[in-house]
Amino acid sequence: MEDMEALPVRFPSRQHNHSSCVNKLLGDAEEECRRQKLRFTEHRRKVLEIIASSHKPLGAYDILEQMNFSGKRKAPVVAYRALDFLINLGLVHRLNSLNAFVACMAVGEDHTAQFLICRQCKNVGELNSNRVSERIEKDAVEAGFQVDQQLVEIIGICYECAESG
Amino acid sequence: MEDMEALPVRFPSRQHNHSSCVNKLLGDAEEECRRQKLRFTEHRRKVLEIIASSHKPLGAYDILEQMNFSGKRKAPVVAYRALDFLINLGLVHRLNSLNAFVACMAVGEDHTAQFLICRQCKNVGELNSNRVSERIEKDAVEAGFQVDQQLVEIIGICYECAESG
DNA sequence: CTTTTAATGTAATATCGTAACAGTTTAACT
DNA sequence: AGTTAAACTGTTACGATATTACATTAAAAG
Repeated sequence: MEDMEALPVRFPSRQHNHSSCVNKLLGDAEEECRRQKLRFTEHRRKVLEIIASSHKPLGAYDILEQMNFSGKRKAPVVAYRALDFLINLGLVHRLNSLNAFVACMAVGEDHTAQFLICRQCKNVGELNSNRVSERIEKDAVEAGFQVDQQLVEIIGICYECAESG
Repeated sequence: MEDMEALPVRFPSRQHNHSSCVNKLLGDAEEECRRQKLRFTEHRRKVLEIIASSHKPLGAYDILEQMNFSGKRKAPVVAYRALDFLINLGLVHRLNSLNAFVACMAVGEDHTAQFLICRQCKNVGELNSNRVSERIEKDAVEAGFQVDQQLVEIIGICYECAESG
């Protein structure tokens, strides 16, 4: 039997205004850190802000470059440490096929995620399909495999790019 | 409606003998190259042989090290070129989450693949579930995304490792 | 047998990511 | 407050992965 509820998908439209989602994400982060008694330090805030301000995936060194407030270049490990923290909190996702990072678009919704990577505009959308994750889980189990983590990256062309040729 | 046909999965068992699958793969490669009028050169043969001899994923530099017949160390680009060729032919798959490569276990079957990566024994199995790939395709299309390529990597514990604790 | 296409050799360099360890800040508890 | 333990930061160095560029050689096509 098919699950016919609406399929949650977040793909950023072109005229999308980032500042609101940046603020939402920072707020979510603060709240989550309070709840879990974790520290939301300057580095972590800054990295999240940088990532959230772009729906295109950013490499660790891109992020690092934007951390040069006070003119001083930080060491790579600074970015990686903050990224690890944010990933563990579920605020940031890593795209393995690109060695790059994007902000989560469905924080706190207890979601599974599959990533839609447009190879033309380079934007990344997040498909939150439980049907996909359940299908993977079932078939893996049927094959005798116990699933801890799923990485699903879908490469293609987004709606807006398909429209405009 | 569910598709109830048997789910094809290849997970190498511990006492699995590699030499037969190496030979099969080399034969498939030769045939495929003849068909497509491509050259199956020494480097390409050697790289395929090295990868096929291991069901654990190998990094490009691991492969490179095993290419030191004649005692001379090749440049990295030599391995990467052969890998690109083999991947395009569908004889080798790249695992993005590991920056590593495995031989295809279902050559010529016009299959879709999802990878089962055991984080204990490090073996990699190939799940060829059309149900998974179709589910991804459908949901992506429903979300307005045109799919070119699917990357699915499933991390967990394989049957044999679960058995033996 | 010459033209053109594909593959190789080689060196240099770009990109991505981590280890190790000393120093500092923060939180928690007397 | 003062002390201790845990978490975070700064810094250096290095390891791992991957690509560019260009000269040379080998193979296929005409």
